Amino acid sequence: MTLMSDATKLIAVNDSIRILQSVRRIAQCVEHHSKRLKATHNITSPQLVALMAIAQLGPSTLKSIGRAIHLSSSTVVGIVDRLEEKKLVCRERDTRDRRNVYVTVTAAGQTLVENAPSALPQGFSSALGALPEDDQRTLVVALEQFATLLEVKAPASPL
Amino acid sequence: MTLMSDATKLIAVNDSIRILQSVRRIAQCVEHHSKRLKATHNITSPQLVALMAIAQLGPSTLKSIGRAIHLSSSTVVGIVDRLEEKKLVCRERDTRDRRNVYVTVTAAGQTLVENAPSALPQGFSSALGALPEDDQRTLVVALEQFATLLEVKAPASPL
DNA sequence: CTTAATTCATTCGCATTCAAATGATCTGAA
DNA sequence: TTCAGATCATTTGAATGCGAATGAATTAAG
Repeated sequence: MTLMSDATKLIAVNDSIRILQSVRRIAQCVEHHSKRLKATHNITSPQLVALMAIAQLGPSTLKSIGRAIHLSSSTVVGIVDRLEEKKLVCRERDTRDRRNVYVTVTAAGQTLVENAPSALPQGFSSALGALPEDDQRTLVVALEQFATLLEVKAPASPL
Repeated sequence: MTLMSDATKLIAVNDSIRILQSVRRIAQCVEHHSKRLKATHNITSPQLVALMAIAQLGPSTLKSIGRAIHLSSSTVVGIVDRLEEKKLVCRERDTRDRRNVYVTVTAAGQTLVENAPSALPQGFSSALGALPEDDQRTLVVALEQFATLLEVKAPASPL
């Protein structure tokens, strides 16, 4: 049950806009780092995140990869396409249930994962570390809670 | 000066990944809301945010719009193109300095701004309001500080 | 057994986003 | 005055990201 006065609502809206802006700015830094990764290591951030998820999960369907890294199936298809072009993963169709496609990490992919450059922009960790200790924990936890609440209240993806 | 033990670094990296995930999830909800806006009001979130910024700022160059909403110039061009197609804004070249293009809000655009649907996903404000009061403030402020620190440490855009 | 509903991957169309390259214009220094 | 550098908008090319539509395969219901 949400009971808020008009004044409280306005504050909430203003704060929401500030969060949205911050998210935008963070995303911009992440994208910038992705471009640099592409130039230096021939792999983008989303691709690296997906590759690491597959390495972690073991052979996985596209659906489950998307679930793990919060991307829709159609997005994952494109990312896996590019990883496959680079011979970092390969697709294998399930013989039992031929609807499923298992994606596995190749030897080259495994090597890359082990010597992986960070998917995080340079300075991401240290920027976090520069915040007051109490704020760090609150930020991490509250942001996560906020994301979870938002997913409930704004039904985005029935994964 | 950042002095962190190895253990502290690991925690920072883990926390960083959680922040990145949360950002991703929030962005997904925002994108989903954008699709709904497109269907119901024939305008997307980025377009609406840009339109509101122009209405706020008054006649603005593409550069300054980008600066206001943290988007690169090349991105703003596309967004303004689509706003112009819809007759919500119009471009005017500066007669003094012909490099500049001023974007102004049309009457139709002004009407839309005044009866504007929210650029925020349904439940964004109430999700924020559902957090403990102390956490709300910390989240808003710390996230902003974090974004600022990140921009300094990961030089993305010399705007 | 056959049909309907479900589930998975994929394709398609669209919008966003960026950096780099391009072109037009302006400005300041020689 | 001229020309080199700066600044602005734009174009281009690539990747991300989504939903809707499609197609293949499985499952459940009749």
